[in-house]
Amino acid sequence: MSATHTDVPKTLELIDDCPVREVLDRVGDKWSVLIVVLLGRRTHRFSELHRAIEGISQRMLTLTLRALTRDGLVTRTAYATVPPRVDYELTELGRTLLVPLTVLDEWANAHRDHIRAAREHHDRAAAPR
Amino acid sequence: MSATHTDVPKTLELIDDCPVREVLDRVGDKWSVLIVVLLGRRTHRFSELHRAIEGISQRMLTLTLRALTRDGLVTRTAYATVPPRVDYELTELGRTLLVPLTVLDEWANAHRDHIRAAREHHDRAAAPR
DNA sequence: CAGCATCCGGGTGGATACTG
DNA sequence: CAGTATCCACCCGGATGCTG
Repeated sequence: MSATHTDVPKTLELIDDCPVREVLDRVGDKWSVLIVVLLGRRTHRFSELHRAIEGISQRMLTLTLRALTRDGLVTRTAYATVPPRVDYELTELGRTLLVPLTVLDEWANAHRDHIRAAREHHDRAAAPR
Repeated sequence: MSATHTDVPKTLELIDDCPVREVLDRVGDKWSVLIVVLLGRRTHRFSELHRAIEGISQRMLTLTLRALTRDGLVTRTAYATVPPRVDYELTELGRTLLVPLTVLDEWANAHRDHIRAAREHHDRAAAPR
């Protein structure tokens, strides 16, 4: 393993408006990460995302895309064709976000079993009924 | 900057139980990150966390600590003294989580202005009333 | 001190129906 | 196709009061 008690990164600086929490407020919701990662692969149109994500309502897809666009992470391009077509694409800023997300993903993959085990152990110890 | 459209990390693997979202479900809530980072500095007791965090109710502190403990990220040590004293400490697993959190924090610090600007620009363009 | 129990309001997100 | 508009259920989290 890597991080020990002593080589812990930096201090993170929080308490009184914490930047990490700020990101999580934007991306910690139910769908943002999924969308960002999908758009990280390639441009998608609305219906593609809707089908790809499975489980998302078009309401939530709309709202999430709007929020991401608002924050400059995604661009929305509408073509005045018929039927209409709207493409969503990561901005440069949005693509930089893929880096921390990837790190988080790697952590998750590396430790998901560990967490599951801890949880089951804990639950079994607490509520054996 | 670094990440371009082509050197995008790995594929992240999602759709159908996505590990990233799994982490965010555990740590994307309002207080977990704050607590983890504080405990990353040193062991804290309940009341210390309560004071340090400012704004958290003891209900939420309790619930969040319990969830973190359940997932094996934090250990809880109670001393049968009077008055009672309970120490919370990051586990080894919990400390490894500091790494992705730090990366996320650095991203946040590097781009918070950018995001703020994008948002204001967007809002000004949409609702100038 | 370190909680637990209870009540309760607001926001998140799902389902459904309708439109340019 | 790509949304918008409504209604509504749930649950997260705050406030308060009580205990070992």
